[in-house]
Amino acid sequence: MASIKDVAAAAGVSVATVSRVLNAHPSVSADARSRVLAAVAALGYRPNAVARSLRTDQTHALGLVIGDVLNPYFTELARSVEEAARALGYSVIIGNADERPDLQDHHVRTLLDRRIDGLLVSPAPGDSPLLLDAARAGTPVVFVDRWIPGAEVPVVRADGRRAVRDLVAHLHLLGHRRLAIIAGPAGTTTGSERVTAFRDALAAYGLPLTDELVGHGDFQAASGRRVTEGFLDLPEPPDAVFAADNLMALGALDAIRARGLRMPDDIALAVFDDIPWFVHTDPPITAIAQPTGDLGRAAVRALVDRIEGRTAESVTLDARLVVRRSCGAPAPVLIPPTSPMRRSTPVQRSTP
Amino acid sequence: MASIKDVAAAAGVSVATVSRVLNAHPSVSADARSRVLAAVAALGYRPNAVARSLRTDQTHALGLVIGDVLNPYFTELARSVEEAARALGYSVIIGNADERPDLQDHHVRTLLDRRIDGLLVSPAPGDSPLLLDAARAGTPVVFVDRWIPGAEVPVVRADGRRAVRDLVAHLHLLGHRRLAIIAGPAGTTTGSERVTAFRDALAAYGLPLTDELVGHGDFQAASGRRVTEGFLDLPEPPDAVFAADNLMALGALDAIRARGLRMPDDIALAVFDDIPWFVHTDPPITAIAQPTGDLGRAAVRALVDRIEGRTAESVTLDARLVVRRSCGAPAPVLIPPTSPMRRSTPVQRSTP
DNA sequence: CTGAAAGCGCTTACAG
DNA sequence: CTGAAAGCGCTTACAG
Repeated sequence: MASIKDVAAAAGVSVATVSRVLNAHPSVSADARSRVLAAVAALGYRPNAVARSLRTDQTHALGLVIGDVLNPYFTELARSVEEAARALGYSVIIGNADERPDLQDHHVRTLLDRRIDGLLVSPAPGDSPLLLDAARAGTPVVFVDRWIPGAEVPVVRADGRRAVRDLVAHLHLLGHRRLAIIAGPAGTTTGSERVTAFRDALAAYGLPLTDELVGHGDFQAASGRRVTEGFLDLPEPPDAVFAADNLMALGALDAIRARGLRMPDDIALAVFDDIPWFVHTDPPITAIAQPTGDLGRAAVRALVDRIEGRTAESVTLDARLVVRRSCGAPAPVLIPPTSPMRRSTPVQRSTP
Repeated sequence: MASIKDVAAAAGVSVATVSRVLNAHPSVSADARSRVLAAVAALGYRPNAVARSLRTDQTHALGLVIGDVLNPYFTELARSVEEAARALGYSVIIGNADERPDLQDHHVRTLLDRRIDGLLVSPAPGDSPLLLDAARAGTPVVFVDRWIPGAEVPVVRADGRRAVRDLVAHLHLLGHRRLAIIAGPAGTTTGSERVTAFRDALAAYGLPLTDELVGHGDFQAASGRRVTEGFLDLPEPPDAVFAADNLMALGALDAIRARGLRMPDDIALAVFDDIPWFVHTDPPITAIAQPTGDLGRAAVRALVDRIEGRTAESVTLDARLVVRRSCGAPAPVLIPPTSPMRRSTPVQRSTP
């Protein structure tokens, strides 16, 4: 592969001059510039980004560590992140933690070794000293979706509490009284927050959320199935199940189908995270939709702000309930989104 | 961040010795080794992969350019690719072409600039001189799923012809005679091959595939909807529609649902690429399943063979029909997988 | 406007 | 076994 030396030789100038035209430095004569450009074209020269990064100490790459690539929520997030990053001149390297802290650390380490300019993370369950150390040591880090309390790191996320209240109101109106939740790992914020939101919303109706009605999953499909089977084996199974993410809902559907039960007559189901297929399931599934694209864009903006030396702010967007038929609504109805709530707090007080 | 110099100073040795213990070079005294290790631990030193890459001319990174991250088929592929690559000591950088040749080229260029050790590509429609030039110039390249004829590049893919024949037999048995296909872009092999396979299979039953029954999509959802609406507007709409990928099937479902039609009574639907949600749609959808994980693993094996100087072979695996109820089967039936066919051809004659 | 030179953080023959 | 030195491909003060 041609190097800058080859270009310099072909153009009859020094490598410094080649570098200058490549980097649009003003002080280059028109003549030199055109000879360099001609040589570049003739040789099909492309600057070696590795060498450039070593010299400039920037890679123009962002790391994105997500919980699970098989989760459509995260792929939609990844897509918007890449798009926003590209618009700002950065590329993104995705690491799939597969919901495993060890795999997450593997990716964080690899990304750090490769000297990415900044890190976007949706932390897997468990604590990650590695990640926190990196942030403390000065690597620009931003949390998306999930976050680790106490870290001096901006957080970009959706607050689902209002939507969960709307969901519980919907379930209550339809006569469901015995409500269960398939929770995510307690070691993640989304794992615990969604349970808390659900419990609080139930309390407003005087409904308790007993331990037997809180199943502990890991955000992946198999756990949703296992937990749902446990619910169905209860002496008194729940009327309605709320899955804290779409993959656990997939597992729940498997379990419900395997028992020959029918939704919503035998059991109702609602899900955190809306995906395109929920319109076409049997029955269509009531879900809480996050503004995923907006989250990705806001997260990139915050991270690039940090990278480029500006202050970054935490961002909290609103989620909303999308009513379909899986809980017993008579017909597909869309609760219109309320005026989008949007709170921003400076990073110093970034614990939302 | 601590550099190798800092470690050397802390350990009281030269940077050469530090480098040797880091790279497990045999000729280092036990004493030096332990002092270096202690210094590494004390400083939390991590070698700079950028500098190492510049020096060794290898990044231990693989590029993977896929058609669309929002397509569950590609994310499953990406997952198995990353897993297999990790087991061999490589990390993978995913580029999402979003089915656009220009975006594909952007990612190929970026990956090449970053000097990835090899490239796994499922080419977007249209020809990519950039990609072909890179392969010709010696960058290890392997095609997965889709490929470009005439290139001296190994191809790892599934052959769906037998499964398509099984599908047509299934449709014919159920009485469907007017069959349509939502094709992918003609500029991709999977776009054209699936139409050919379908046409050939129909011909065996004396059924023609007229132009009005071949809709041209782009493998994304919106096109599936548009094409399906066209089919439904025909004076004589088809009895059954075969979508060449799962996202176009999603669009087809949208169109069918919007007209208030019912599957399979009003119209049958079958899809290339099986995904977990197809068990739970209304009705469950008959699909052709690829051995996606195997494809990803075989592709990595082939690419790493090339990178490490061994010869790589093209691999063709078999796809299989999974019958559900969307075409009118009375009950869920699984056609047992036949003995897995597996053909391998040396790369020299890699045009499968 | 231009070039020689230093240096980014590593690895690796070479000499001892 | 160990270290001094060269060099990977760039960028960027510095001097002219």
